[in-house]
Amino acid sequence: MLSFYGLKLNTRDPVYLQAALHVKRQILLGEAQSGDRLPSRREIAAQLQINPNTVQKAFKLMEDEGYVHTVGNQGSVIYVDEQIRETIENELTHELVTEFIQSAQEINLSFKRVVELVSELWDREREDDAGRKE
Amino acid sequence: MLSFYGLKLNTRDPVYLQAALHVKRQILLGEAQSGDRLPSRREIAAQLQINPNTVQKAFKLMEDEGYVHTVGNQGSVIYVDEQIRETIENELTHELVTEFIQSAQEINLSFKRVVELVSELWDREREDDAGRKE
DNA sequence: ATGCGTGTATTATCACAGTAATACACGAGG
DNA sequence: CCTCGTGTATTACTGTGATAATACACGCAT
Repeated sequence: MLSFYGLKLNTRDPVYLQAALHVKRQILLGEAQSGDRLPSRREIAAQLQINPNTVQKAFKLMEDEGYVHTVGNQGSVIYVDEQIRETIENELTHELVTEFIQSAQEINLSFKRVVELVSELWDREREDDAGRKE
Repeated sequence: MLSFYGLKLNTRDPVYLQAALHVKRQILLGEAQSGDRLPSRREIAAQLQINPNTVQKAFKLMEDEGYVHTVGNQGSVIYVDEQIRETIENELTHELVTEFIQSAQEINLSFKRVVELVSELWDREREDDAGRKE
């Protein structure tokens, strides 16, 4: 059963997008697979301390994007095929890197300088995240 | 006289923030210095094809953040000192890289993989940006 | 002095995100 | 059977970003 407890919400981005992104991440990490059940709308709302209607909006999006299926009132399940996996991977990696590169180039950072900065700051961001596989 | 003609607006972020960011970039690039004049609110609105009130909102922000000064109805000018420059540089580089790293680590990308991806995609993003200094 | 462009302020409208309070049909489990 | 949780839908309200149409005081140039 997929959980939303770990998810920290920011105030910049729409909450329902952040919730959907969380599910996409879990899929990409292999921690959510076809057939895995999701908590009910009301349960997720409680976990994230947000309104059930906002959760419903996230489900509407996830169903439209194809990786969540809902049958009657029996709850929702994950669905992933190769095409969906690729789409998600593309969004979460290629798009992420591309937008980062664009921002970096807009302030004239050189490739070398970017690698320096990423090197310097990489481990600082992992301090609360030790013990993962390299 | 600083211009806003080159600036392309996206639909994700608030327009007044994008306008302010544009000015910050010009400061960081050395293309806007203390004393440089900015176009009038109405002129910028025309350049960006947006509402003058939205521009005024950007000016309110830029004045609050300290790098734009406005005197009476004589227009606005850039103001940069060392402290402001550092703040802007920090926001546009350190924060950019840090948030990128966080996103990358959320999907378990390794440092090595990130450098690979940035290497692969770096030049593709410069195709319309040739001839800059390394 | 008289315009005119300036910065500034006010009011209104619209769309979207989010919250809130319900309502209802369905289906499993007591 | 019947309750309970489910997904779904509706209505209303709030705050914010953006647009729109004005209004006004100031200062410079004609």
